[in-house]
Amino acid sequence: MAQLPCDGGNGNCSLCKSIPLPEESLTCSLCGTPWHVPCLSSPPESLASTLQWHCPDCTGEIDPLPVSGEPDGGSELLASIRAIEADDSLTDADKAKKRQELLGGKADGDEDEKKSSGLNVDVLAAFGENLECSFCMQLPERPVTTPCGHNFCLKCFEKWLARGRRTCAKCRSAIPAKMASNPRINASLVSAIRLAKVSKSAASVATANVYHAIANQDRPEKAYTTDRAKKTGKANAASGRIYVTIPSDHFGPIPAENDPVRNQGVLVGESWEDRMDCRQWGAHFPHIAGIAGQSKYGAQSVALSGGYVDDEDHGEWVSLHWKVCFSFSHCSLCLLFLIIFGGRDLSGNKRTNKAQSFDQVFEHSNEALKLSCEMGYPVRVVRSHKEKRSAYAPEEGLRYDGVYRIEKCWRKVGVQGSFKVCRYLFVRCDNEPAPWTSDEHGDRPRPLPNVPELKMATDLFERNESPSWDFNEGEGRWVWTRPPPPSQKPVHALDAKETKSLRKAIKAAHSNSTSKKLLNGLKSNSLLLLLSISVVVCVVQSMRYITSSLVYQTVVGYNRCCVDAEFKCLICKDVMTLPVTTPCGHSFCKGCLEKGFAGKTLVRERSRGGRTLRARKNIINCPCCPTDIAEFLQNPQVNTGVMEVIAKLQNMEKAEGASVDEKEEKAETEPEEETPIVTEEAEPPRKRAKKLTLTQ
DNA sequence: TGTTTAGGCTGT
DNA sequence: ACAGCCTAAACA
Repeated sequence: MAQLPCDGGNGNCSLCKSIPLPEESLTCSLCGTPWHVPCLSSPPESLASTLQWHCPDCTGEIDPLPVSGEPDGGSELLASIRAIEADDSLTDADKAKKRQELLGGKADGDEDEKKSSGLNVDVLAAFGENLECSFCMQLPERPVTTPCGHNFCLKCFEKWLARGRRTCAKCRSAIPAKMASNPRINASLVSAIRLAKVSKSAASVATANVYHAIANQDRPEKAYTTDRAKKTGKANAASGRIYVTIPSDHFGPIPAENDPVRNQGVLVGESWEDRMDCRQWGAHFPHIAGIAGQSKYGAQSVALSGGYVDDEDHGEWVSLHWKVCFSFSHCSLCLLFLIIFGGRDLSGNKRTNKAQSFDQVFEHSNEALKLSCEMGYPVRVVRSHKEKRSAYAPEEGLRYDGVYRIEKCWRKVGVQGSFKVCRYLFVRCDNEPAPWTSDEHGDRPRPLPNVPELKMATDLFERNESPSWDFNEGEGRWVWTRPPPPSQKPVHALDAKETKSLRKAIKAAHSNSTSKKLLNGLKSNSLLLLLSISVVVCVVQSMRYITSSLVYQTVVGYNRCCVDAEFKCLICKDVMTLPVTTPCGHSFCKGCLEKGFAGKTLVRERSRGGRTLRARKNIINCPCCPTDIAEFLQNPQVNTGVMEVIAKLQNMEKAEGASVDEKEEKAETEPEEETPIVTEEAEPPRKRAKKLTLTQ
């Protein structure tokens, strides 16, 4: 009989679908999952035993194979899959195809697929065998990793779950209820795979991983919460903790891998209470200025606050906005806008409403915008509720609307003034649909609008070369065609000494602080360090163009970036040994993770007045997020696929390095014999039914 | 080092 | 309505 707990979302029993009566609900003393007693195949016999009851997931009492009597034909499916697996006449690719067909997905011509995605062939070889999803045999799309250490596409995994399966398709280990109800993307695997996909353009990217040590430890979790701030006004606490791991001069969207708190990145449509809040999530860093940018480097983001509305000069901006939008029959309203900045003499009291008193020129922030225009950089756009006359302004607060490109910029005499202002044409080019569209997809390239006022314009600037951020027809999405500009922020990697002093400071800050929710429950020094500094890993792109004659370097650079940067333990910062992935999708060395929680037990015995109370479950938070990983820590399974990829890449790197020394100009390498993985799991997996054989 | 900055608050 | 205060980043 299948054994399923109550659903985490609505509390229904996953088997009989009823909502259990309180007296019929039993909570596992190990994992805390609720179960419906009448649906248990072996319910606890006595009242006393219910206090220490361990659910089937925790005791390993999983349904035997083959399964019979499942309502949705799961056993049939399983039998079919096993038949395919047992068929020796089929190649692995054929098997994958058939499996995928069974699961309802289309069978892709995977060879073509991989070629067209521009995947680096060598790296693919290292990746493919070890990381591929067992269902579709492709590199996992939105990879999820089970606690037993196996990788699948999120969609394949969800299809599998939808069939009522609660065991790993690879090893039959039980899938915890939490993961079944809310599988989390394995972010480190995502970025590794993403980097494997070399852009189809000639340019490629090599990255070096460095740490941006942002002094976050003494910052409040939310701005303006300190006493001092309350006393003197919000702005006193303008520097709430920065949650994302990007430098303030980061261009483009903020991806999930730079969002260690939520692991989702800054999504289009996300909104914040005010500029301080917005700043904490990195969408727009300056807490006052409307443009984030540096004149010699480019502009990263703009905040449209509609400050011009009250200004007679700038009121024209809004009307122009409408005029421009109405001049297109296909509604470009939501995609285009024009903005002007500055122009007034704001020296002295910034609140004076003086008319513009000088010609604006392309300098400072205006020059930064012009540079972003010329280079075709993506510019993040945040709209404020203060932009009152725009139909697209949010009701309240600020909203991230995605990235735009500045297609043109020019100067023009303001309608009612006699001085010139700088103007820009922004066109949306985001992979996510705008908050206001019902489109399921992001923007597509479109012809540029004819802007009537350009006839009156002087100093028109248009992009001459190809844009850095452009639509890739093959991938069907906007991508960097050239490496984004490397961060100019001072960067330093923490050495041991600095780490130590930082840790000390954090400890002090922590003991002084009363409202550090994120730190609750964390006792381990290393974890304290990790979380409280929110230290911030920033992938600074030190890029180089790679021409066809330097393909060889691509491979070397790529391997290094993968092994060093993408397979890094979040605790020791080294390449992972015995990599484990938590159910919340964060990866660590097995040793580091276990060391951090040494001595912590899953349950805590309690007694009061001589009698023993029911053991209470210890909450152990993931070092990177608030998820409770106590149960996972009982038996963390090494992700052997990742481990073998690391070993292979390291071997490749070694081989490449050696041959560089010998013959630098030689652009090919001998395939070196694979060295066997020397590391072995310290203890055999408790729940694993059979030993995995991942490589042939 | 000083100046500037279209934010957000408190106080008059 | 406006003056004042705080903050941090860019830049001369």
